[in-house]
Amino acid sequence: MPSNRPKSGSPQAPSPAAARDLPPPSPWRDSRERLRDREVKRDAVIRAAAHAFNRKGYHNTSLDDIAAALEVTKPTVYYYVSNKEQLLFECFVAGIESIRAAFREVRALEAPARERLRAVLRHYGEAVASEFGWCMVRAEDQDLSPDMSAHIKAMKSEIDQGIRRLLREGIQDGSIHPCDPKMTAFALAGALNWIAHWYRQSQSMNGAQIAEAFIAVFESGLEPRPEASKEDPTCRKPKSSSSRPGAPRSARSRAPSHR
Amino acid sequence: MPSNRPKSGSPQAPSPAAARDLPPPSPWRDSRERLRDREVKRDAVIRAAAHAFNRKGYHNTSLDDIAAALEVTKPTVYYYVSNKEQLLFECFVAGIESIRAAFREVRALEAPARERLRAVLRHYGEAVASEFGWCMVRAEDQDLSPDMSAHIKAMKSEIDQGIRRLLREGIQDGSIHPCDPKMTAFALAGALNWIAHWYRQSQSMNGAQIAEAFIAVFESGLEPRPEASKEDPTCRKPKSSSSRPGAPRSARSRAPSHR
DNA sequence: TAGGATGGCTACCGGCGAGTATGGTGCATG
DNA sequence: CATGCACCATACTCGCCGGTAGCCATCCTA
Repeated sequence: MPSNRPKSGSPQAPSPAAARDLPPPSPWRDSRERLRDREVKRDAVIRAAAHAFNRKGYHNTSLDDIAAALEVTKPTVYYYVSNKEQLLFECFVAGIESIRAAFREVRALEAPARERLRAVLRHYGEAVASEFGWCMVRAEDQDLSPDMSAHIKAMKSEIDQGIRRLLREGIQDGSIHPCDPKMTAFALAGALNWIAHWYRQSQSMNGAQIAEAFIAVFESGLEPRPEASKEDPTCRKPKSSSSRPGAPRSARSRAPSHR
Repeated sequence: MPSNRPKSGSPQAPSPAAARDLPPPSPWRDSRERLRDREVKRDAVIRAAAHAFNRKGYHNTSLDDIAAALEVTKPTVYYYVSNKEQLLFECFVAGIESIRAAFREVRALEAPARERLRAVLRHYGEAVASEFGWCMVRAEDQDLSPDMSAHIKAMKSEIDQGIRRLLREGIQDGSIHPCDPKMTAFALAGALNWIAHWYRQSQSMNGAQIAEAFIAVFESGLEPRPEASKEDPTCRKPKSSSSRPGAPRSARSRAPSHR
């Protein structure tokens, strides 16, 4: 992942929700006052790689492309990373690390499991919609060496098991409708992962908002609920995405601000 | 798609549910009584391509690989298809065509929309788990020429709009809980598409069964329902996948036979 | 100001893989 | 028998791209 060690200034840290479709700035851009921090440049390389993979895919992105986006040349890129495969791997880890952090963060909470699951899924959606979402979701095993592939598989499995655990806990504490945890976890993760396939920064919603909308779908279910007013006409073809009358109780802490 | 025109014998047509992980047979295998039907061989080429893409990905599959799987050489492959891109495209179309057929089939039904949606999603899941699932789901726009990419985008959009329409109809006729059709369609399609990422033929469930399990999750929702007995202990960690107590009414016509 | 260290560039190599030129083989027909 | 066609293999071309060798500039330090 790009320098998980604490960094002092992090001069080009992107605004957390805004750096997916516009190319990240390059520390090399200003030719005369080049930054000296190696980690900053290394991060920039990985970020540029993630951005390029996002747009053109891993195999259609050459290291010359990445270098050109940073306005340097290929050997410079190799000065910071050992090879292309490592670039993909680091992008993947950068993406998945935030999800793991969400699990750690949630573990301390005392809320019922569905509440905790919701928090995790919201972070999940944010991660998938982030600049590293593509790499996290679409990194193919076949493109990586066996050991890196094993690392990735292990992390993915950890996430999967974490979701299953929350589901089981929720079934146990009564906050989640009885279901098959394995299949449910697959469905949840699949829906969220797929965000990386269609989400573009230009959309009106950000990752967390999409995750919220998905969670609402998953929580209430398609089948009509008796307490829900069945003839609510406001939901017929909602043009503005902010009107989601299907979203039930549990007032979210954050209003769906339109960025 | 592989020869949508009616074919007489189709000698190597695979058993519909069983041809994903084991390589498809080759009409060239028997060297002395080679088949003469061009379409059959062309189908075999496309099927072999789908199988290879499945396992190694598009970019990691060379046309020599595909030819070798058929025990022929590369120019033979080029004798039946014009280029690699077309191979991917035809695999994609072969996969998505079955989904389109499901929509056509369902259009005639008189059932409430949730019932029709369920039928479509079951076919959807089957298609994604089929031998062409990978190509259908993971065909990247960047790997295709602009016009082919446009074709694919149009077909995908058609599917998406079809799901949204069914959702709207269901909200209207009261069979579906009010929700945002766009987001819900994304969530549904995403969960099902993702099957292609983890499903391997060796699994105990087939595509339709997985789709059924997902539909159950989507229909009942995570939130506990009042009518469901909340302390049902049979669901706590169901080891056998056939025990899905969350699956509600609507007796399926087919029992979940374990293949 | 010498000299190392750091960081970057030009110029290359080597291999892989898409696509092709060309020719041979078997079969069907006249 | 010969002529043509369908089909397939051998043996290439050629461009792209991952990765590297080696050189030059700048800066920090003594």
